[in-house]
Amino acid sequence: MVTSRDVAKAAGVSQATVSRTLAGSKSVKSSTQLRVFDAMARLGYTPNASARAMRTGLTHTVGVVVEDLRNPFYPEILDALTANLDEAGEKVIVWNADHGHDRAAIDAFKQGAVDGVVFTTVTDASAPLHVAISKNYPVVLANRIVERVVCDQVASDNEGGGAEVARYFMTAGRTKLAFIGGPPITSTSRDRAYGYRNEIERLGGRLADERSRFGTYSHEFGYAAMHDLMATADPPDAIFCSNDLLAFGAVDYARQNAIDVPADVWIVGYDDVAMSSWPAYNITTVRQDPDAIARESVRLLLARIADPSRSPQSVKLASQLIVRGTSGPQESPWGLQAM
Amino acid sequence: MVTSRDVAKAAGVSQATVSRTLAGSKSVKSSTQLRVFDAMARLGYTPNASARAMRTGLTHTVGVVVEDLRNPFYPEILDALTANLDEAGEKVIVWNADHGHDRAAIDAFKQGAVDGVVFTTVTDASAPLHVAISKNYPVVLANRIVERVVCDQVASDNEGGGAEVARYFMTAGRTKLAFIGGPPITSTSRDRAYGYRNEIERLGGRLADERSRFGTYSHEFGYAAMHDLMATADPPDAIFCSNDLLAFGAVDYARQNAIDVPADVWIVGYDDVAMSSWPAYNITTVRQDPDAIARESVRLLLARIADPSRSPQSVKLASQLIVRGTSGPQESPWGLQAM
DNA sequence: CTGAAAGCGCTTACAG
DNA sequence: CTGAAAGCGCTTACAG
Repeated sequence: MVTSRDVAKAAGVSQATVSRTLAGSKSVKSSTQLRVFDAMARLGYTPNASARAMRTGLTHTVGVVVEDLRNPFYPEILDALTANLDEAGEKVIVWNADHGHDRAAIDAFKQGAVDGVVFTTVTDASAPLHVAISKNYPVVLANRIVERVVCDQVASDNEGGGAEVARYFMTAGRTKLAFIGGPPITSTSRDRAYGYRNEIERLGGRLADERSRFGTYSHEFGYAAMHDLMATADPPDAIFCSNDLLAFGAVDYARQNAIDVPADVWIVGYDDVAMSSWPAYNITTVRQDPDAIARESVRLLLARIADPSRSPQSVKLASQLIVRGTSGPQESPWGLQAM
Repeated sequence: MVTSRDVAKAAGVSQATVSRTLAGSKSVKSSTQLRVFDAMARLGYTPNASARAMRTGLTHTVGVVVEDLRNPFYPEILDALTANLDEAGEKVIVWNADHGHDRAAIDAFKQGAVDGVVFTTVTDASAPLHVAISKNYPVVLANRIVERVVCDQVASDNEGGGAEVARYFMTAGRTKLAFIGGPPITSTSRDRAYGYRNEIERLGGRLADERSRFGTYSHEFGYAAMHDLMATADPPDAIFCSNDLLAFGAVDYARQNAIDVPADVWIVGYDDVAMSSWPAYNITTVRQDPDAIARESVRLLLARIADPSRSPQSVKLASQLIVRGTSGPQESPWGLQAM
């Protein structure tokens, strides 16, 4: 390993001068700087991260907690977060909460292994989140939020997105509206449901309780919930699924059971993951912008690391209805459904 | 921050004794141990990672380089790697090579920020890989490999998988065989193509050059290549796509152009990502086991970190043909294709 | 069995 | 403008 001491020897200066040169201190004579930089380049010197962290108290490492990478929205969020953090010169430690490593983020704070953490999948029940807040560790909630917790939070305008879907359905004269959601404990499911139901009622419609289902964010649950909804005496004519994965499951159920989408029933998802636009699904959905969520989250987190006492902000990002083949007056995108 | 010095004071021992107790040294009297553990628990002590790393030279952090998280196989690999590394008590730093942060892994080694790195997407042209090898940094190649490089490598038996697809086609009497691959620079595309072509020829068949296309690992390229192949005077009757993403694109092209799969043409993918089994695609594919790849990679990497001079190993993992709706004598899974 | 001390590689007041 | 020195929080020989 090449140390600043090696560089100092090669440049004929003290170790302190190497350190100062690296820090860009202008108290170093430029001819000295030159000799130091030259020696650094010759020896291939890079400052040791642990030594730096120990002295400065900053690791320039940020933790990211994700979950359920099989849901294609999470890779998109993770990708956007790593891109933004890389750009900011932060290393990124990733934990997958699926594996029950719930405490990992807190341990990392206590070890001094991270300067801050981005949580993408918290719920009210997240113990590590509450510990982090109580200890004043720098954290930001991205994607899923928790109303009553006081910290920086960034999410799409999920209520607004739900309301937009409601207006879309109601304006088109759809009346038998349904909802398929993920876990009710997640802010995404809850807020999308809330915005949807509220706007329906505001416009004089109704979302019947028996047409509203919460479960898990999975293809399986979308499929099963679609089965349940369509098996009733009076099936819905429009269904809002609180993410694309659920919508894929619902569409797959319809396709396998001679239910014509959108002639018989409209299906709308949320997220606009890449495959939503592929011909096989081509679903109408509400687009979120993972890069915007990531950018704002990173901005807030780095600001908090720099100044832990600043007052927390909540950022809500607009989302946008993308109309495709599973809704609207056009013909079925899959042609005859004569199975 | 709680330090070992604080614990020492609280327990009435020296800082060295706290350190020894933590290390499980049996030279510490058990009554002393008890007092120390008690003090640690009371104060909520966790050893500082940077200080430890500086002393021991080990960070217990491993880097993982991924790419193209929009290809659903990579989240599966990443998920499996983080699960295995978490379990081994290693923190995981993730870099996404898409963002051009090619040198990040090398920088992290030089900074002493990681003990080793898992590369999942290398090619012969990967400069950081060659630098790492030449400096004897602990690395392992997972998924994609590079024949002539001397280091630990773990991949599916891609040649074997390709050969199995060839046997499947030939045995069923398919004769006009085609191939759609990703970048020829990737070992996955190359080895699958090689095994496929070789086995075809061994069985007396032929893979015409004009029926073999290499491009990118994307839905778009699968779609476009399918168009090209089917637009020829004598279109193929069976196509092997070197990953599922390509197969999805090929299937989508077929579906939109009144080409009946599998009546007109068989399509087989590779990976068996989750959505391959969803009704919308239901594709025949060769299953890889991301968890096995991850487990072996982590095992080899940790062994190398522990003993950098051990001789490198190559592990090849069996893969398995999974027959679904896009091949074989059954009816089209999508019913009438009267578009 | 335990303590005092050295040292890992930095940053940064303190002198000069 | 630059050097000598302290100290970040550990681990581990060295004494006793």
